[in-house]
Amino acid sequence: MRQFEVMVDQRPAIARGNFLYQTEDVCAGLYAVKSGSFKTTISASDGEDQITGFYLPGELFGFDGLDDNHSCSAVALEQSYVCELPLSSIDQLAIKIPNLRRELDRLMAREITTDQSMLLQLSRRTAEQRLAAFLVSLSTRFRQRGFSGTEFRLSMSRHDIANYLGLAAETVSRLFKRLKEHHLAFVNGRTIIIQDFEALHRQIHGSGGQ
Amino acid sequence: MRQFEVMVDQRPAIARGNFLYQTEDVCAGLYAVKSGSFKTTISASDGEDQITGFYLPGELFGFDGLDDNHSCSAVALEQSYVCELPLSSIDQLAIKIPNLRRELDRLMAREITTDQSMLLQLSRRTAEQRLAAFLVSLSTRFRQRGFSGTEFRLSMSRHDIANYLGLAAETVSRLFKRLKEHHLAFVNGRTIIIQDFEALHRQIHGSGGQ
DNA sequence: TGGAGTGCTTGACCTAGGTCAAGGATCGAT
DNA sequence: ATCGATCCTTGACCTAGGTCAAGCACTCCA
Repeated sequence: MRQFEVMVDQRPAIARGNFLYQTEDVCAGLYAVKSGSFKTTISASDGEDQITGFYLPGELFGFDGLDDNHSCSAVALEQSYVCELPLSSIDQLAIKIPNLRRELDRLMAREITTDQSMLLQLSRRTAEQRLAAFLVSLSTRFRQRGFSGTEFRLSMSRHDIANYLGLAAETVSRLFKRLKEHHLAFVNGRTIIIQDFEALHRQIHGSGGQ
Repeated sequence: MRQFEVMVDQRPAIARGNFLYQTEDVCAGLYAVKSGSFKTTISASDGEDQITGFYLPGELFGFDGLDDNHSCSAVALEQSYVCELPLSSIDQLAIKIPNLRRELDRLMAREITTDQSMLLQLSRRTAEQRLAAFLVSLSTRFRQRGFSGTEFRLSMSRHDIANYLGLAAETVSRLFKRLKEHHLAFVNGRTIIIQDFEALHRQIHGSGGQ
């Protein structure tokens, strides 16, 4: 990642709600979030889109485009900056950085693993467990990137969270309320304070009972 | 794919129910199904595993291992044969076959796309729509590989289908019954005859009403 | 500083599909 | 052919979470 950042093109700011790329766009390359955040969505042909992932500062995304055309759209959740790693230069870069290819494979494999763990979430977990897993994931990722893992801003709406987790927005609201009551996390608008990470973590698998 | 088959190692038969690889195994390479079929599963730490994919003759799988260790297990659904494309030889092969790297990226991107479309299935589709999508997918893949797309064997149990689609086995049974009643497909044990592919296809998105 | 629009919360109600239970059909081994 | 084990089907019942509706609270702009 460090190595990328030196060698790739910075792109102009993307305003909240704007697309970085859209479904069917020819893939230009991969993107690293410099600041801000994104969601990727697939369109459900009829109704509403399904969110397939959120990407935080420091994370690389856009792998869905490597089959020539993007199968997702990427939307900025707030004013955001990205670096572009152009598709055309990956092969050249790979010569200079021998492990780059291997590293990209790893990241793609990790994307697959993440998606598959979401499959498990969606089909075998209760609403409570899914939200716990979501918060633990966000917290962990923020911590890994050097931000606070216990207090951060949710850049996505309740509606987005619900969509991502396969729930109704109302359910997410009720669950946040319950987290407050049980002192696992304090949520106020878009700000969240994780009060008991361990308990949250236990809730992911636990029998759900408090 | 053709090119692979000449250059890769054939492996001994794998009996029904046996593992080709297991979670945490060091990844040896990718696998092409020569005959038979496989399911890949992730373990749900507590309860039952979640099936993340089925692989039919001619299909390449094992990408979950490219992050060093496999995040899934692969189980043969029947007596099966695979070819192994050893990890160590991918780079060498890529030199001889210039487009191999690009092709692998495509296949991985397609794996990601497939998983993400399953996410959409699981969270936004009714049981009926999911089963329709499943059958259309199987049919299409069999046809692409030169088999009949209208009459084939389901090598996986009702339980496996249900698990994959995030349903109960009982629900799958009831849905098959309904398909019979409406003459969309005739299912008898593990044999299925698609009677009205178009109607099935419409059902995937349709409002569900018959 | 106010008002429109959007996002969030809360309550009341309802249904898709899960769970439990009990037979029936298949299949593989002897 | 017979037995067990596994798989499949069908029915009766129940609950997690969706839907609908209404009110509240931001935030952004004038």
